Amino acid sequence: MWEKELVVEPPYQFDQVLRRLSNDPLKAVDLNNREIKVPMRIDRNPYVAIVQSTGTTAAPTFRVRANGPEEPIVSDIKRIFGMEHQLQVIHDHFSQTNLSSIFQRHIGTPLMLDFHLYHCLMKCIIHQQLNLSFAYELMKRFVHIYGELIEGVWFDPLPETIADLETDDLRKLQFSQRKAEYVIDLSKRIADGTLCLEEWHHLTDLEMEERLLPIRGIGPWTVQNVLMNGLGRPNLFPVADIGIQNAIKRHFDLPEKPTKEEMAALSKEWEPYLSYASLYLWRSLETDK
DNA sequence: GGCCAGGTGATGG
DNA sequence: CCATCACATGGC
Repeated sequence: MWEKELVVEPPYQFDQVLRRLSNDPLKAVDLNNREIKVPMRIDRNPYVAIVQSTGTTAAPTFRVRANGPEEPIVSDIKRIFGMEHQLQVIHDHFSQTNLSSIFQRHIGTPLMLDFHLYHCLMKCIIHQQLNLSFAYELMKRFVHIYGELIEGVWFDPLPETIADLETDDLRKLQFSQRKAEYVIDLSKRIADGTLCLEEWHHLTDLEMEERLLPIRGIGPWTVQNVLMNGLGRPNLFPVADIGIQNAIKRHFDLPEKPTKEEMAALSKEWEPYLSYASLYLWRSLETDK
């Protein structure tokens, strides 16, 4: 097993990242040791990378350990945890906007990604229109039954495994009939190569919309979430998202949830970092009183 | 019990 | 093309 030190540009607050991840029963978080085990697949081989925080928000440093190929693992860790973005630039931008107080309160919160695109896609479908705790529970059942536990970390099911299921298999886990169909159908497309997830990294936001929206089960909200939480695109604003609407209502002290027009007006000065605005609005709902 | 949840597709004007 | 509705189930 090798070990490598990472130095990240401040501000970067990892403890908050871990605290949030610990809400997800599938994440192997150890708050005391300030570390997380990350499941990775490289050429279909599973590896576990351990990322441990050894610094502070103002001087963020990390120790990464793993037993797989070093270069791809380290660069994937940096990508997943948003370690190569200049958060200071983004904070400077928002300090001049109507979200300055939220950004001040959550300084150093990075745009963290799902570990795998397939996980991201399945999670989006499963989370649609469900409260968070039940959504986490469904995703947990899905991975516990069809995924694999390796060195204390849950690895996602393979698309081929899910492609071979019947809807009744997922109904047993309390998926709705439609969700079961969406999940199996999407997995079939991925397993047979109709959908190539690796390709997504090279497509523009617009091309992704054109490709994904026609697929049953994928609407605007899901595309935006995949772009944001799967691919880390910086300028997405899921206007249909009920959480964002509630966060805006509260932050701006509105009597009702905002209309699309109000949201467009309020968000003008957030460009070109709409994803960060969305992220910090979500955090404001989760943690602020 | 009723309303809402980090939506989406189908239906009817 | 827009407004409305069913979908499944848990949480409050």
